[in-house]
Amino acid sequence: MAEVRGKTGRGGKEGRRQRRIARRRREILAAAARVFASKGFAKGTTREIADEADVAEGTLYNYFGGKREMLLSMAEEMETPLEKAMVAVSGQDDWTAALALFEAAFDFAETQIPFFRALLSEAWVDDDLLEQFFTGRISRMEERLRAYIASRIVAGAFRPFDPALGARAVMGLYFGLMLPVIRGIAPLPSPEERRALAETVTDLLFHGVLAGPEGKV
Amino acid sequence: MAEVRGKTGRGGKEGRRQRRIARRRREILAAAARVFASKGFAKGTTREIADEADVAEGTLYNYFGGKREMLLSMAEEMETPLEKAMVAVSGQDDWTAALALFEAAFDFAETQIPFFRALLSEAWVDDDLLEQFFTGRISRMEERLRAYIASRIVAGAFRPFDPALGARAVMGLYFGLMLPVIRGIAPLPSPEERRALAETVTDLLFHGVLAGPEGKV
Amino acid sequence: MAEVRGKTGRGGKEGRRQRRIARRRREILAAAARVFASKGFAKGTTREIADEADVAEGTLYNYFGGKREMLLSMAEEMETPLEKAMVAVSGQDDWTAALALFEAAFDFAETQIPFFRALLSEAWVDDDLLEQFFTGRISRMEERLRAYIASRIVAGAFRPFDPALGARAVMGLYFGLMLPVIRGIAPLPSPEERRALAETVTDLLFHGVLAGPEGKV
Amino acid sequence: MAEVRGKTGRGGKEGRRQRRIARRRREILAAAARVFASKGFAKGTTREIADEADVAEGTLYNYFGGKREMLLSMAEEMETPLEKAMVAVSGQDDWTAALALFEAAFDFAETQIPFFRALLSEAWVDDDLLEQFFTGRISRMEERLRAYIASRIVAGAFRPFDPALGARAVMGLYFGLMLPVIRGIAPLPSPEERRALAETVTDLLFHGVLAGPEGKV
DNA sequence: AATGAATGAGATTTCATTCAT
DNA sequence: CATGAATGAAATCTCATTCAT
Repeated sequence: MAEVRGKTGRGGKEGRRQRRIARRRREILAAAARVFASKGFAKGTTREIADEADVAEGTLYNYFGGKREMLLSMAEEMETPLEKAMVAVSGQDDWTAALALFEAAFDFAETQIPFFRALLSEAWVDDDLLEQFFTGRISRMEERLRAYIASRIVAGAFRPFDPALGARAVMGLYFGLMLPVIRGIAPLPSPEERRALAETVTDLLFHGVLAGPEGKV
Repeated sequence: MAEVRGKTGRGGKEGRRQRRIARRRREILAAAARVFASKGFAKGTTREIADEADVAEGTLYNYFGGKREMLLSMAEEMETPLEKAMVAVSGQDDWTAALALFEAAFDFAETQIPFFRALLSEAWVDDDLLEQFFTGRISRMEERLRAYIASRIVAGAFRPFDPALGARAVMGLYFGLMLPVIRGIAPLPSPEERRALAETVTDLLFHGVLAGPEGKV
Repeated sequence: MAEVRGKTGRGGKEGRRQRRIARRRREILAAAARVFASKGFAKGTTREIADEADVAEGTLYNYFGGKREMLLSMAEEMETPLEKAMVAVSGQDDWTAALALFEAAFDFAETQIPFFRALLSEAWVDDDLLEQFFTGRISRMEERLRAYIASRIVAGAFRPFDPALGARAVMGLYFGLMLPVIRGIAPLPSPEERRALAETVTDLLFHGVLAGPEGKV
Repeated sequence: MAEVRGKTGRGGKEGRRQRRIARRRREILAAAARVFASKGFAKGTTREIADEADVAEGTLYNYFGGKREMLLSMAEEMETPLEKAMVAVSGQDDWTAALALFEAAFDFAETQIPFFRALLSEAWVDDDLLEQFFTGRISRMEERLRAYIASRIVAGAFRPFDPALGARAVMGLYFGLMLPVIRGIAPLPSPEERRALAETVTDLLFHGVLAGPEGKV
């Protein structure tokens, strides 16, 4: 049976236009991310962005109010699969969950590196951006982690320690491993390397570095 | 008997001049660090630096070749008491050494925050600076840490794991705790807080988070 | 019997089209006048005009060669009922004629304020426009006035004075009263106020400000 | 006896610097006035102003915050000898005072034409500027005139009529004569012409245009 | 004939650096 | 050495106009 397509149907003229606009917007944003990632926000020029996106400079302003709005749009539209991952692993045992999260973190980095790199460079200096990007995302993750740790301590699975500090420590571990990758000075690990990395880190996190009595036996 | 002052004697005219120049240089560098720390390198203007240092703009160029040279000078001249601390703790037992290092890290941060903040923002984007600042300092620390961990594993004190990864993990812990302070979104902990923080982190690092028979023994 | 509609007949397809085009042209011109009147020619954008006229920007160029041509069209097409009024009053006595002219001036202003305001702002700066608009209209009125005054002097009705100067003075009176209204800083006087205004000004113009011997009696 | 010149004395280094700065400021303002006068504010570019003042574009910004600030400075700093003239003539008889004012108006125009022309073009469109420039100067003059007329009516020297309207009419006469000169379409009258003009206008203003028994007496 | 996205020339403004004093 | 006015290259952004749909 033939589908009846209305004026605003997906295949309609208007729909095609909408999609074309959205696509162009994404292209420009990706171009801007690449430029900001390699030069920083301040040194990355609108001319470079236009060249990278293969449009005229003026065209940028048909899609964004200005250079800074591009950055803010990145912060808004950036996907954070990590948050989804945190939801996904709930219910699994600690070890499996931890492994999954470390791996998700790398997948995350892989797809979003230019956006992440662009935003980090400016958030380091721009309080508004930090607020929107970090306090709105990273700290939400940290809070979730804190709650999880607290519950595991109550359950007797984890030793008693300050859950906030623990959450911060785990985030530090994540970022300590990922930042060099995002910055571009460490290579992106292969899936096999990721698994090995995740296992080692999880093991250290769970059991500590010290050889215990059992290690000595 | 009148003291004979040679041209280059410490108390001589020339010596006074040298000291005055060195002092002025430091003042300007500190002013530049404060400006770059709060606005970032690109947005911090020479006019602001001159105002902050209470000299004329032209004067800056009598002491530095240009704006960028100020940043490079910061990277060169920044004190890294952390390295000294690492030397100082060698020979002590693991627990004491780890505690001392975590505390040294915060002392470090406290005195050098503007420099650190100024450099980090730009090193995120500027490869030369990253090379000079990070690869030349941070990675030296990481390497030292790696060697230490390797030796402790060989000695049977630490469980066997990849020492490089362990070093990276410890650095991640450090920075995870310090970055919010350097960025200015977390307050500088008091000496008492630092000790408590250091003890908790060291404890987690050594024994892991899991409550277990081995952890309790 | 069915009316045969020719292609160019008033009710024909072609005539309807012609009228539609003419109407659209007038709408755009009126929209442009409103925009130019409130922002000035240079600051009023084609986008604003298009929005005001509720058409797309591109459409403007189907009716006018460009932004400037809209302004010139205004100057061309602006109605000048004042000239008609001058013809109409010929043959009446001086007092009645003068009264009628002052009132006509305000009626004129009322209907054409946006056009007038738009043109004045740019004619102040644009010689071509001044030529077309002013020298082609205002000065024609002034010339007519001059001739009238000259004839009344010859007839002995007016005292002997330079008729050109008199015409200029009368025009100055007109504009001194109307400019604040056109500019939008004085309210448009009501019909009653207009009559009172016209009578006072005409009285002053005819008899002067001085109290004469009869005033003192 | 030698004059002792202090640090801030007129001939001192600092004084010379201050004067040099003030002079340069005036030069730039005059250049801007010429450019705005001939092209209008919006079409007159900073490049043209810089060329006209024979400085680099950047230099403009050492003296003014921006293009618009130049215009506002003109409005602020413009001399209005006309106001002084109004004060000067108080106490003289009506005829002499009126003559003097008309002549002062032309002297005023002569020295300040570019400033006047520049400001008028933009005040026609910019409410803030109109407020500062016109409502703050022109309307002050009009008010003074109104008060004067009112007092003369009370004294029986002038016939009874609305003084506000009379003031407006006189201002209209002034501007009707001066605007073409300011706009540049009428030549600046010679001193002799000014006197003749002033006498005729004053005569018309005082006695009206009508030939009549009272006018002839 | 209508549309509106794309264009790019051109405008304003900033700011590191120079150099005469 | 210190100063700070002058410089001009370069950056961001605007907008009249074009043209494919």
